[in-house]
Amino acid sequence: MKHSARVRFAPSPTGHLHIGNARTAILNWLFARHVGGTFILRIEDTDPERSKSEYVNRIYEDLNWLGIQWDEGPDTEGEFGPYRQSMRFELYQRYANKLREEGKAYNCYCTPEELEQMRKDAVREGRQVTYNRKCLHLSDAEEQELIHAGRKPAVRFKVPEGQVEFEDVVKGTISFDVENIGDFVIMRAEGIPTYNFACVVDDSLMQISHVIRGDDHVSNTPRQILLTQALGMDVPLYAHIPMILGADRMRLSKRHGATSVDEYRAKGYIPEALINFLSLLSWSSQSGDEILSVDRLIKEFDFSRISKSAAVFNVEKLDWMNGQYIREMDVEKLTQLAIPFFDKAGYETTDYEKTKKIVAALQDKIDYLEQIIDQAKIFFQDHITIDETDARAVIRKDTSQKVFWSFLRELRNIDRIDVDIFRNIMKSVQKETGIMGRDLWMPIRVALTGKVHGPELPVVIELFGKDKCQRLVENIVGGYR
RNA sequence: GGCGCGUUCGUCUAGCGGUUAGGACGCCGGCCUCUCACGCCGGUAGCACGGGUUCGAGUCCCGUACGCGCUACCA
Repeated sequence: MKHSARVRFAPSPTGHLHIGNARTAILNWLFARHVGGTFILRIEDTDPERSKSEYVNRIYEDLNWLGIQWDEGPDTEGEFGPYRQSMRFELYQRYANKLREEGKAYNCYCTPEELEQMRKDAVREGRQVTYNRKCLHLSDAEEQELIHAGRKPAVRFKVPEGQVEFEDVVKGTISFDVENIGDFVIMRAEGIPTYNFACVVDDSLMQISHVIRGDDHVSNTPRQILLTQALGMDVPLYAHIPMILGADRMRLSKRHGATSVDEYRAKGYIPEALINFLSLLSWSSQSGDEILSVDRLIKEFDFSRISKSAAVFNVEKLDWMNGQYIREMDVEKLTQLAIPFFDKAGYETTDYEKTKKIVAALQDKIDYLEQIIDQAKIFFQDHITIDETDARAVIRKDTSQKVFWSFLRELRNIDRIDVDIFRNIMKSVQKETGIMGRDLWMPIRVALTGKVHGPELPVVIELFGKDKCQRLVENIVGGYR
């Protein structure tokens, strides 16, 4: 019986953190924090074909950006390390030998080609496609012969007979008939452990209490339980969480658009919003609330409220939720987040107060930061072009010219302009011309921004300043084009 | 093919034998308003199918269909 929960997130370093993996990490982390347990980061880099060392840093970056801290991991102290499987090969070798010595595993000299042939034959004859145990009863002499012939053995686990049943924390009782599981390889011929083996050795040695992972692993679970038992170790609790799917209900992949945490960061999503959104995929708060702080997520985390079925990743809802976070955010903080996007677009940000006002004006018009580039464009152009049909129509109206002349006359009476002064001016213009409402405001908006939509006009005017306003309206007076 | 898991509005979900099947996103309409957006109000739409069990089934059981996963010397 373990006294405190120990959970692990065990990604393969194959690139940036995938959305699905991120959710697994989040749920592990939330659970660990909920029970005051330990959250461990373990890098599963046994496959040299797929894993790249530099990708480990990307995983760190993505996790850090999300605000997920691990208690034990490759870069921390910890009595259960090392936390990278590529540094634990001797361990796997040792345990594989142990199983072999105990008769629970055996050398297999079959080549991939032979295995493939056996599989084909089995399918053709309608038999089970499990390994036929050809190498189980090799005599010493036969084994020597194969070794002399240059064959390197893989190690296969001798699967015992019977049933494997376990109580999945989210899915309930799951049972398998072991006869459907063939003897599987635990050590590849090159001395590298396979996933199921390395995973079991590590989970056992690291004293993992709860294995929380995607439900694409349920079919691996009986293998892992059998191995754990063969090793004489304690079997952990398993919690298989539902997969995240694309709009076509297929496993989320590149074809579905942005699928890595990194891409959402680049577009200017808020980490807390992403965590909130991902948490709500297959989980819900009893309160029915949807906007939930990390503190609440930790407090309310509960396996019994995780649903059993897969969830489709719906970007529209993420956008809405992210927009909620942006709207609630302190302008100061939002400005800090927006500046890199302004810089990227080549917008001047040296006047911090001005930048802040622009951000404030746009705060409720964007769902994620990248959208502010388009929205802020009007504040950083000296000349305007009017190419929207609606905007041109506004300028062509007779009343618009009257508004412009009157507006310009009013401007002569002042030397600076702000929100209040502008409002007064508009009142005067209205009084003088008799024009009001849309016909009164739209011409000014189009003259200043070239567009028929945008932030509140008084705010735009103040940010532009008197001179720019005057210049732009003068440019258009007499008819644009 | 075998094995496993799953199936409530288009999507995310609530529901844990008795509900007009609730909420959220989206969409549509309205209000606010110089515009868009925000916000607010309202509307749209769902228990995969067939058998049981029960006085009563979205809820329990069994089938079927469909989907996904595993079936690798990938993880």
